[in-house]
Formats: sequence, C-alpha cells, structure tokens
Amino acid sequence: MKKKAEERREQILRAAFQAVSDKGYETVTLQDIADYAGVSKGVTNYYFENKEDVFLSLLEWVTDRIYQQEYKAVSKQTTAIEKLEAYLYSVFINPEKNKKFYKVYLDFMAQASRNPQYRQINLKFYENCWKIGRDIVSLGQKEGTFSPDIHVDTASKMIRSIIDGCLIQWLMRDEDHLHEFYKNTCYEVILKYLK
Amino acid sequence: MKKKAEERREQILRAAFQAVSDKGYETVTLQDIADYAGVSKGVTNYYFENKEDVFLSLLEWVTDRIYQQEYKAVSKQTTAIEKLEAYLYSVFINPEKNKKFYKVYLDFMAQASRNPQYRQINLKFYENCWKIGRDIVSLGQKEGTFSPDIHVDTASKMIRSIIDGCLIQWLMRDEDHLHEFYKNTCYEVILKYLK
Amino acid sequence: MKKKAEERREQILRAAFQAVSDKGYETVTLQDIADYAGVSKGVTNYYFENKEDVFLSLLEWVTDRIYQQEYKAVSKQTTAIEKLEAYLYSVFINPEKNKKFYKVYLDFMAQASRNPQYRQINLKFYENCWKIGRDIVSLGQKEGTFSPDIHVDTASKMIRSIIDGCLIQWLMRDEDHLHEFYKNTCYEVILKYLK
Amino acid sequence: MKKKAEERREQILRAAFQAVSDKGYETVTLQDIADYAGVSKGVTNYYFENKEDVFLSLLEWVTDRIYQQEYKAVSKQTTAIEKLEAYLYSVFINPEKNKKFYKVYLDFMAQASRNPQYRQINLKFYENCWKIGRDIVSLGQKEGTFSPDIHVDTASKMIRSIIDGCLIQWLMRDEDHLHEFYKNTCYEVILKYLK
DNA sequence: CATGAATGAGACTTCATTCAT
DNA sequence: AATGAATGAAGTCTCATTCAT
Repeated sequence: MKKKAEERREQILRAAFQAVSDKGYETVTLQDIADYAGVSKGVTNYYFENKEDVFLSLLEWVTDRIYQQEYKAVSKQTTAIEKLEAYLYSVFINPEKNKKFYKVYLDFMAQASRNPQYRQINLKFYENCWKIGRDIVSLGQKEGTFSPDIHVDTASKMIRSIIDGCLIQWLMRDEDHLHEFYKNTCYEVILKYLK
Repeated sequence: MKKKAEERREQILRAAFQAVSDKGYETVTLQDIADYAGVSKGVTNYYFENKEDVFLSLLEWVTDRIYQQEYKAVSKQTTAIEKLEAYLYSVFINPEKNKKFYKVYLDFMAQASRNPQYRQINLKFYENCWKIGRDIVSLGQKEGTFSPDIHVDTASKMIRSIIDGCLIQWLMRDEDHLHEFYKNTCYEVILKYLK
Repeated sequence: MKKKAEERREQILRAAFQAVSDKGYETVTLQDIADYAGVSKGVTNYYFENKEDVFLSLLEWVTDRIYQQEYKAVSKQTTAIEKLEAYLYSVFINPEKNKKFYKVYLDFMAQASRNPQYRQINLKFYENCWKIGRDIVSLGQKEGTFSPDIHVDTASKMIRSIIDGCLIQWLMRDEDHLHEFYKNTCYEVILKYLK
Repeated sequence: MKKKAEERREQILRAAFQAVSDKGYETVTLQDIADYAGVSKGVTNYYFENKEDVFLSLLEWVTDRIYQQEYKAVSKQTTAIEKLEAYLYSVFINPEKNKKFYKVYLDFMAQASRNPQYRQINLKFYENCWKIGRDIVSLGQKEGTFSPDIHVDTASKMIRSIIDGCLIQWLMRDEDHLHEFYKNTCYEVILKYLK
C-alpha cells in the first residue's frame, strides 16, 4: 500500500506546516508535529529519516503547492493583464494564508541562507515563479501591452522580488487590513515597471 | 565607568553579529558568542539578562547602524536623484556586507513574525527607512523630478519593499556577481515607479 | 507442522548468530536479525517471546552445536593423545569460525556475569566440555600416558580454562596468523600439565 | 586548577567502574554513572566528550591500575618463584575485587572484539602483563629454576592466557569459595609448564 | 502464518543559566 | 568584574513490542 504511506507523509507535512507556522522552525519539536498530526511521537521518525528530512520535505511540498496554485490561476486567463492580475490575486490570496505561508517561508529562507539543501529547493521554487513571470511578460509584449524594451528574464526576477518584498513587509507590520494596500500597490509598481 | 561597560556590550554585540551571521540565530550558542568575542562564557550573562536580551539588543544595534549609514550617505547629496542613488549604493554596499547583514536580518524577521518584541524593533527600523524614502520622494516632487501623482507615504513603503525583495532574492541565489544586477535593476524599477 | 516451526526458529537463530557476531549483543536489533534471516520484523516476535528469549535460545543453540562438534571429533579417536589432539583441532577449528564464535561467546559471558539465566546455559556447556576433558584424562591415566597424580576433575577444568584463555587472547590480538601459534602452544601447555 | 579537574575525572571513572560492574557496559546509562558519582547528569558530558569517551578512559584507567598493582607486587620480591607467586596473589587478589574487575573486563573485551580503540587499549595492558611475565621467566631461567627450553615470549603469553582463562571460568561459575581452587591450580599449571 | 505500521519508553546530548570563587 | 564548573530541562532518535490486517 504505497498510497497509504504517501497519505501519511502528507498528513505529517500538513501538520508540520501548521506547527512551524505557529511555533517557528527551530522551536517546533517532533513532539509538536506529532501532536498536530494526532499521531504518536515515533511516527515522524518512521516516515522521515530525521527532523531535517521533515523540513526539507516540507519546504519542497509547500513551495510546490504554492506554485501549483499560482500556475493554475494564471492558466485560466488569456490576456497578459488578466494573467498578471490573476497571478497577484493568487499570491496575495488572503491575510490568513499569506501569514501562514510567509512565516514558514521566512524561516526556510533563513535556513537557506546557510544551508545549500534548502537553497536548492527554494531555487526550484524561484525557477517556477520566474517561469510564470516570463510567460506573462512575453505574452504582454506580443500583445503590445507591455514595453518591448523590458528584458523578459530580468522582469521575471523583479516581479517575484517585488512580491516577496511586499508580503514580507506586510507580514512584519502585522496588520491584516494592510493586505489590500500591499496587494494593490504591488500590482501598480509591477504594472508601471512593465509598461 | 559606564563607558567601559558600554564598550563591553558593543564588543559582545559585534561578536554576536558575526556569530549569528555564520551559524544562524537558533544554532548559535552563548559559548559561540563568547568565543567570537574572545571572552569567557560568563561575560555574556553578566552584561545581558539572558540570550534573548542579547538578540534583541543585537537587532536594535545592527538595524540602527545600518540606518545611520544610509542616512549619512543620503544626507551628503542634494538632488533627489543623487540621494536616491546614494541610498541604493549605501544599501547595496557590497556582497560581503549584504550577505552578513541579510543572513542575520532574515533570522530576525523570522523571529519577528511571531514575537512582538522583535517586530517592534524592526518597525522602528522600517520607520527610519521610510523616512529616508519619504524625504527623497518629497524632494523629487518639489524638484519636479518625480511624478506628483505618487503618494509619498506609499512610495516610501514600496522603495523599501523592493530593496528588501531584491536583496533577499539575491542572497537566496548565492552568486556574488549578481549583486550588480540586482542593484541596478532595483534602481531602475524604483526610478520607473517614481517618474 | 511442528517441524516447520523448528526450522524457522533455527533459521532465525542462525541469522542471529551471524548478526550478533557482526554487530554485538547489545547493538544488534531485532530488525537486524530479521534482515539477516531474510524475514520480516514481526517473525522474530512470532517465534520467540522477546529479544531476551532469542538470545537465550541462541546461546543454548550455539554452545550445543559447538559441543556436538567437539564430542564427535573426540569420539572418532582411540588413544588419549589422539583424542586430546582431536579435541584441540576441533576447538581451534579455524580463524574465521573461532572469531565468529568467540565474539558472540564473549558477549554472552559478559551477560552471564550478571544474569543467572545465561550463566545457567553456559554452565551446561562447561559441564559438557569438562566431561570431554575428564574422559580424555581418565583414559590417558589408564593408558599410562598421563600422570596418575593429576586429579581428573581439576584437569578437566584447567583444560577448558587454558583453551578459552588462549582463544580469547588470540581474538584480542586480532591477527589470524597467530591462530596456529595459540593452538600449538595451548596443546603444549596442556600436555606438559597432564604428563 | 588542573588538579581539581583531574580529580573530578577520576571520581567519575571510579563511579563508572562500579556502575558498569553492577549493571553492564551497555545497560549502564550516563545517569547511572552520575548517580554513582553523586553528581548531576551534565557533569559526565562536561568532563568527557561522550559516553564512549568515558568508557575508553575507564578501560585505560582500570587496566593501568591493575597493572600497577601487579607490577608493584612483583617488584617487592627477589626470586623468580617468589615473583611468580606474588604475581598470582596480586592477580587473584580476592573474590570481590576479581569479580568487580572481570565483569567489567569481559564487557570491554566483548567491545574490543569489534572496536579497534578498545582493542588498542587492551593490547597495551597485555604488553604490560607480558612484560611482567617475561621478566619472571627470564629471571627463573637465569636462576636455573625454570627450564631453559621455555621460550620467554611464548611463556609470557601463556601465563596471561591461563590466568584470564581461570578467572573467567571462575567468574562464570559464580562461587566465591572456588576462588582459592582456581588460584592454586592456575599456579600449579603455570609452574609445571615453566619447569 | 506473516507483515509492518504505530507506539512510547528511555537514552544521549546540548546548552542556557546559576553561582561560588 | 570575570570565570567556568555544575545543573537539569528539553530535544532527537532508536527500537522492542504490540496489533490490525
């Protein structure tokens, strides 16, 4: 029953995601994760090599999920503007989810700044995000919506930089009602840059 | 001699800065910090309440130092463009120093996402950065260099968001030679936004 | 089918013997034993009460096997000297097997020094060995080959002491080529003692 | 105060010796050792790298102490026979001490059979014991007490083999009153071998 | 019969903190 | 003012044992 095992792993990762978001990367214990998952302490070590393995798997799982959501949202739209908007609405999904993810993501980036394994996984996430950005910008240029002077690769990097910069600042300010402000302003800045 | 004590504290904070940058917020031990400072283990507990106190003091000290540098650089210039450029050159000082600071800063933001004390200190840093931004944008509007439609407060937030977003992405990519790229593109994006 | 079960137990014991020899009494896990036996983890607990039961059974099984070999070898000979020689050749069978057995045997003796159950099983082994010794010495005295002053019981104890002492020292020195030396010298010492 | 630290280490080793003798090499915990030493759990890790370091130090310490005792006892005597007797009396010191040491020693030999570090330390002990044996045998040959045909190096190996063989068998039989028997018979066997 | 998922006790180890010197 | 020995809480990980399938 490979299926069962895969479900179990995901159950644990889901619990780990919530636990890390609540308590922080280094503070969270395997016991915490087990508690969140409603399983016994030993289970985590049964499905994962060790704590680090849980975290690496978690980073991979969570960034992949985020990417999938973003990709799906963008795919549904046709014009560059629609796609860009869909992308931003998908990224700035809502205060609760953004908080949950960016808390964890900040933890992981802090790790990634010293640990190549985390960095590697994050890079894969970046590549995916950049790809979305590139596609939107290319399309916009073909449509004539965006300036032909913009360098596509560069723009894709900037789009994600601005997004992350905005959401991190928003998170640091810890005021849910500013979410709308950052979403809109982020969109404006990107749009102005691309036109 | 209050002076002596203050020097001692700074000696420890300087060591802590390097130690945290090298090893990470949670990984670093008081022993590490003592080693980096070339003092005995007990000293840290003598000059600081506890580990958390060291870290809070460190965050305050390091963000203040960064702000002072940025402020000084901007002050020396007269036109808005010159000031903006000076600001960015001061922020993107060089790969080594950016790496050292942003590693620590990511650690602290990860903490701040859950701990109000860190958040408070970071907010003070933000306020200072925003003030620099506001002054530049206001001046630019007075000069006629920047668009009068730009909302000054909003712009100041965005400037720092874009900066942090770029430097974090740069750090994650871990390639020193990209520093130049991010500095330049960051400047372009901001400029395009303000004009 | 009682037979099937008995075979299964022996299969596990054989695996346990190799596993303990390789990894050591306390280090070996039930999983190791299962792996060596090519069966699943649960099987061991199915055929044995618990880990201790495996080990007690193993000690009994392995000492019995050793004794049987020695007994058979001695039985084939007729004179005391021949029997003594056969005994020693059977004990000092070859470096590989001696190493395998004495590693495990040392482990068990270490246990036996504190646990009466192991001690009991080892005593049974001793009794068997002493019996072999007694028979040889008695025969030798009847033949006039060995000194009539030798106390038979005492001699039987000494013979095994010398053998074990030699093989343990040989094992500790970890040089296969010394096997010959210890076998020959052991024989000489015993012979000199008996004459 | 290097002295204080050295005393502390010895205090811990002494406690570890008793604890291992009582509970066994693998069964004993660092908590046990701390309890026996009357100190807190952390102390053991303060004075030793880890558990293995405690045990390696213990083996070294205990075998050295044993050797010193034996050496001193032999040194006091003048003739070969006297020295041999003194050696054996020193080795077969009394049931209590022999039991305590050989329990621990069996544990260590079991380890040594797989771990070169333990083997190395034991080898050093062997060399010392063999040296004592060699000196006695050489002297005996010079005196004309022992047969000139005996090979000195070989004899020294055998003496320790017989001693260890006897004491291990004695320990396995777990009857204090047999101590006298093994001591005497061991002496006889060695003497007969040397003459 | 056999499997292997799940449990949870318990061991080692690290380290912030205290405190006598 | 400074040291570093000592404490003990807490976390990770291993593994014997149980039990549903």
